[in-house]
Amino acid sequence: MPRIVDHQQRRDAVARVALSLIVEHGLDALTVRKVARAAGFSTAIVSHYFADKRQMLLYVYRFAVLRAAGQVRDALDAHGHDVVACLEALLPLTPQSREYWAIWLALWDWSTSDPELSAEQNLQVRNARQMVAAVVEGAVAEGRLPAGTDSAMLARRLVTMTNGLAVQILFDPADWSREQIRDVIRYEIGLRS
Amino acid sequence: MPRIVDHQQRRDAVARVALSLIVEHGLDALTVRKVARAAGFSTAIVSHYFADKRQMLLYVYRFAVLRAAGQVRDALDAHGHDVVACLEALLPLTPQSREYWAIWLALWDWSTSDPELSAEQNLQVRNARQMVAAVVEGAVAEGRLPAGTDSAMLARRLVTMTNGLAVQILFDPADWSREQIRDVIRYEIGLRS
Amino acid sequence: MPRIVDHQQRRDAVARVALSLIVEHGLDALTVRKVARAAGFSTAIVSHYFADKRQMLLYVYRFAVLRAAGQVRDALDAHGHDVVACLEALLPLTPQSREYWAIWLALWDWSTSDPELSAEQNLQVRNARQMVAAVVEGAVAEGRLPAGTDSAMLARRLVTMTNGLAVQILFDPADWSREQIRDVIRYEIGLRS
Amino acid sequence: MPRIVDHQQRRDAVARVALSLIVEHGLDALTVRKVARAAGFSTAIVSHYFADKRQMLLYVYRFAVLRAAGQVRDALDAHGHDVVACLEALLPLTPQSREYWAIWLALWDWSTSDPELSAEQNLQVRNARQMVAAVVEGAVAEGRLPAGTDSAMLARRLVTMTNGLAVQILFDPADWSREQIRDVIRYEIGLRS
DNA sequence: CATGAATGAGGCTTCATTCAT
DNA sequence: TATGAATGAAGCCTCATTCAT
Repeated sequence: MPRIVDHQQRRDAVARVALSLIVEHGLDALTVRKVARAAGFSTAIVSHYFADKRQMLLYVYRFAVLRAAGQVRDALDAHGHDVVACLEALLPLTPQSREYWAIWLALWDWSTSDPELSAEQNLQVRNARQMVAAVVEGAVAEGRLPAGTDSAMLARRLVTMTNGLAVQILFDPADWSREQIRDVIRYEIGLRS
Repeated sequence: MPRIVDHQQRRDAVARVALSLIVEHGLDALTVRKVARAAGFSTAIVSHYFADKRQMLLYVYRFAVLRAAGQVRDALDAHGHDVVACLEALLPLTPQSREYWAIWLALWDWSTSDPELSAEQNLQVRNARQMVAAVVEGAVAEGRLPAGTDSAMLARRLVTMTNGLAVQILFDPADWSREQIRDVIRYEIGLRS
Repeated sequence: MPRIVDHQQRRDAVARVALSLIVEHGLDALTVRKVARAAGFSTAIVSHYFADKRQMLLYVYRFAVLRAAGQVRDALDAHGHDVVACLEALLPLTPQSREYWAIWLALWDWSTSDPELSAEQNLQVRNARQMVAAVVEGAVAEGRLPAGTDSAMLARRLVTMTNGLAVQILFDPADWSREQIRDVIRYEIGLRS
Repeated sequence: MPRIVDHQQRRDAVARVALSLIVEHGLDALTVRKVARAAGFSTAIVSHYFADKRQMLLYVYRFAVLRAAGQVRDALDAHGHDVVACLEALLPLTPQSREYWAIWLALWDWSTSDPELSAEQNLQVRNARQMVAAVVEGAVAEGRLPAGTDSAMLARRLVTMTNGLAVQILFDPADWSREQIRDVIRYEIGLRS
């Protein structure tokens, strides 16, 4: 048997390194060399596992998206259909979540001239909306939210607000106490006037 | 006597060109050469008016901020303290507003490793909050909003929501009808359940 | 009468400024802009008084040569045909003399590909030799040096040694006490074993 | 397995090319591109082997210094402690020696604003002095020079004179016959009045 | 599979110079 | 006479990528 290297494992290692570099220095400052060096690989190996720098970033992005979804699932497992907990799991309050938002944000600029990426990001927004809508519906079913709640509309509002919150928290965390964050989310849900 | 040129005027011309290029191809694709060429200048003249590419972008950014503030003022002049109109003036619904958000968004990545820019962006968020709070207070005074409204908290929520809205509208305008946008804002203000 | 500006005076002002910049930062770092700024002129005025950067430097060089010759003359006036004093006046022991050697040295590199400059520098060496030979002859006439001294050969040796001394003193002054300098010169003259 | 290249060998190749260009056109006219082109490399490969243009020149300089020292060693091997032969090996009488002096001279200007380089050049002067002193002592031991010779002082004078000679010979070789050169050196040693 | 070598393109910046006023 | 504006060339350097081993 030839030596088999688990491609996905390698790619994930690259993704992890790339994400931490992006959080620290920004996507603009990210070079293939820096990723390779920080990962302990040679420059060319990155080119081996990724056809392109663009493909690499796409992978990194999808990797981050998957991790974010995983965090939400974890929150659901832990707290049931608790909308606030679910959104807090998404917000950049932990290093991992920060990585997610950092690349998400940085790639908007790329998507300006990259229809495929743009489409993917838009799709992702809609996915998030559906996921939140499902949580909302679960919460209604569990009696946490009033019956008759328009889950689609609420989800739309919540995702939008989450987006706005995330950007601000990411770059000016001192400006947002945990309580203020919760207040804003709770208000949006209608749990508080 | 040498030909006298209004530096600010020239810089504004550069800023306008740079903004349109950023909207079209993204900040990452913006080079001094492209700006110069599109503006009809030689590469070196941009260096004549800006010490640096960074300084140029700072100027472009501030230029966009000023224009955005101007748009809000115009809305206030036209509609009085109408919070919805005021925020709509800010959202990327016109080419000019789109430019504002495009650079605003793209610079977040730069601010990752540029404390001065980061501070300026954060300051700008707080300015926006104050401006919106003032509008809210005016609306209260005019009886458009109920007395006793917590203007600071409402402004915070509105700015956050506007941020989230802007990002989504900018990249997926088909997803947001004018009416949906207004609904979200109105809900946030409390004018609608 | 139109306003007459003394060209030579202006050029000398430029030369003085250029020399001090060369001493401080080297010829390689000398730009027309820096000279103009330091002299309080506009960039274009330097181009007005000098056809070329090369012409400017040629002027600066000749200016420095004239000043060096002047210093030697002063030494002669003060001490008579005192060979040691005469050479000391030439060595980079005062700010002005340092300027002379700084440009002299720096221009050797230019003369590599500039036959005219090269010829001028070589001519200058021979002039120096003649000047020193004349001093030697005067010293012989005054009985300061033994009759029968081969003034041409001695001058050649002295100028050569002065060259070597100057370079070392200029860049490593701590390595050369005044007494050591005099010893070397005196030995060369034969006044000391 | 990648193709393995001896870095030092490559760097030496670059150094050789750079030296010949400096001799021909001067350091001021030396660009990375010209070096690369003349060496048959691409521009970027020079950047691959040298972090910097400055680092490149430092290497070239040290390379030249090593070669000069080698030439002196060769002279010692061939003629024993013959001071005249030893210094002649140093003077710019062969193409290789000319290269040494050309960069040596040109870098003085750089050292004006580069303390590290300045220190290195000064150190090199002192090294040369020690080397010459050792030769002198050897000559005394072999009876070629009178006992009681002050080797340190003689070495100082010889190195200084060599410096002065080199500059003149380099730029005006027609002015210096081999015999004249030897006369000057011999006089300095005291072998001739 | 993995590597260091090598490349060509392009980045920003600076310079000496000329032009129009 | 004197100026700021403007230019084109060229500088060094870095990058993503491909090649030969």
